[in-house]
Amino acid sequence: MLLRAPSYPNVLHHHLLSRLHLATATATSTAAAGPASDASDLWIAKAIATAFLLSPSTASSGLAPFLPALSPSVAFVAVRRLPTAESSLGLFQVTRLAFGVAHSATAYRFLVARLVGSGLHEAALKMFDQMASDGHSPDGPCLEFFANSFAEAGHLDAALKLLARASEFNCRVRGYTFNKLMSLLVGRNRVQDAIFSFREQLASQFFTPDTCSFNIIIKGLCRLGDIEGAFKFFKEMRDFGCTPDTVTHNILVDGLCQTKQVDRGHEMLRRIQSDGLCVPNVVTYTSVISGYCKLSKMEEAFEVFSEMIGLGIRPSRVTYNVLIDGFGKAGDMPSAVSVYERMMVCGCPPDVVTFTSLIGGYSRSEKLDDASRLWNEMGQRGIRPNAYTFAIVISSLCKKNRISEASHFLKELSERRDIVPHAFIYNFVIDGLCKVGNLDEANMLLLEMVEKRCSPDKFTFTSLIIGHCMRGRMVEAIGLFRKMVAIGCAPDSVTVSSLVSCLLKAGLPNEVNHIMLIASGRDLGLDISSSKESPSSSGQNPDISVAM
DNA sequence: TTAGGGTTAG
Repeated sequence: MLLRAPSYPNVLHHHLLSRLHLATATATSTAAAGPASDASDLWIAKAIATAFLLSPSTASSGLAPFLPALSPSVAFVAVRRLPTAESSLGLFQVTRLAFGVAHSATAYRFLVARLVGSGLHEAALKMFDQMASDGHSPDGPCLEFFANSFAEAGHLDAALKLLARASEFNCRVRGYTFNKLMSLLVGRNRVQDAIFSFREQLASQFFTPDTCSFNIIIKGLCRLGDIEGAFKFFKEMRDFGCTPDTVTHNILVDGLCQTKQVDRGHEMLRRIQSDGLCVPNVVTYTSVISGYCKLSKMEEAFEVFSEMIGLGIRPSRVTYNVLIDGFGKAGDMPSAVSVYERMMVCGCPPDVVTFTSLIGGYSRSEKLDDASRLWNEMGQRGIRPNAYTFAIVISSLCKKNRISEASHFLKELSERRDIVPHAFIYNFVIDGLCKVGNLDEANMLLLEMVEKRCSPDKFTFTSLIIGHCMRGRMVEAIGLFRKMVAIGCAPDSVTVSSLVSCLLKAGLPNEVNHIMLIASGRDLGLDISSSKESPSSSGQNPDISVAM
């Protein structure tokens, strides 16, 4: 059939086109007399946007008669009115290619930001290039705007590539923008990428680093444990006109203290003070105190604390918390409580970290009644336990075989919407349940983990496998092993050797061969294709061969 | 945009 009745959108489309034709004629005649009215422009833009939405494929031919009214500003209003990034891009390109509309830099900025915001970063990059070739070479703020748009959408590499093109467009990028990007990279543990880009930028004439740029890089290196690398940048920064400040020194002191070089960190603190390089503050002192606490050198930690107070530097909540945790881990709860009381007398109210450290300290000292008293006191003070608090309470109860109480806390935790449960917290309870032979409840928790999108790990499965073996439930143990491999959770030597020894004891040597085949990934009867593609699985395969 | 604190098992 060659002829068919027009569909509803087509009728509407024709109606719109005829209305548009009238409006265009009015706008064109108004334009001849003077500036086109905003109201008329807006009406045309609305009509173009609607017509494009109704029939994007015929837009170029359908809108052709109204070319005289299609100014860049009208086209931009129409593009902005469209509901999706894809439709905005479509109309933008139709008006540009079919109607020769020379879009403004503002229109390009809008479109690129919208494409980035919708995750269409490939298209956004193409538009960026098109913008430049259309004569809108970006200036510094424009380049920064695009880089920020990409960075905010999580596309850090695209943002970096854009900033690296500053020289191509002969524009300068402010340190602030570049620093923010480096900080995001460091926050994602991409320290080496941040350093590479920083070096690249330092070599260019279009970027001037500031003290903050160096601080971010120095912090990144300290996080990697590369303190000597951090000191190299520290020595280099003056050559670029950047003076180290208190933050720079604090990062280095903390870097030393975190890598167990506390004496060196303490020495640096003294040198900062004697040489007047900068004014050490509560953060500098707290880093050194924390370093000594981690080495269980509580006497030295308290000496530094006293020295700080002697100099008139007021301890912060972090300082008190560091000491309380240190004394708790050293098994000295009376001193921990004494610091806690001092903290309150000094008008520094405790927070969830204070209580978690105290509860942890009492739990390690096997004083679970005191731990429980503090849990209640925390609630009375209106402080909510967080994932750390739950972890310490649940693990302590499990260590004392108080599994049903631990399950109660786990239930309370899993009902909290603001806490993402981690596998290791479930693992304490699953392991405890397996040890007391409550396998059904342990299996239920495995299901609950999956429901909560908390991926079980090799510890979860190994506890369950051993638990089932110990109760003679060999078929289920093998099933758990297969399930583990199938979901891409690589077993390690503990998993494999535990299961194998249980199978041998149970007189099932044939099953041992089968398990070995699955573990080596050579079991052709098992569909583990998804796990083979998983990077975590393939990365851990050598671990399995070690086990065999 | 940069500095100090608490959880981890088979």
